[in-house]
Amino acid sequence: MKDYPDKMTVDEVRAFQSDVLNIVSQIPLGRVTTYGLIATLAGWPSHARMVGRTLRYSPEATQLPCHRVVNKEGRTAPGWGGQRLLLEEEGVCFKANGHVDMNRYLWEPEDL
DNA sequence: TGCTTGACAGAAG
DNA sequence: CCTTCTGCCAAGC
Repeated sequence: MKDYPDKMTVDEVRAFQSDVLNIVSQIPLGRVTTYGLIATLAGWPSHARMVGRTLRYSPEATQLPCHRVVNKEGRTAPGWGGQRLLLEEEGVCFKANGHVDMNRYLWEPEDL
């Protein structure tokens, strides 16, 4: 007995991506959230990678503050120079190890 | 139909 | 800061 469905239907994928975009659009300036957290809120805890794919390939994400989405350790997206600079401009400080200080800036989305 | 790719998570070196 | 490994799972080829 699985704790969660093993495969997404087309409709579920659509709903998931819709939730992802909706959540990202609500991230306050100067705060960050994580891929895994968004996936969990959308109802698919193990689909953190799909959150990243959605933000990368969905045209809608272009106008969203997707730079405020980092991974759980506070690392910025690989291959995306500029994300760190954008966050620093909003007042987000980075720790010596190059990670965002999640302890201070993590924003937890409100339930829908 | 099967193998490879990742804007992930987390641990390790 | 970097690289590499396992587990995860939709998307691409």
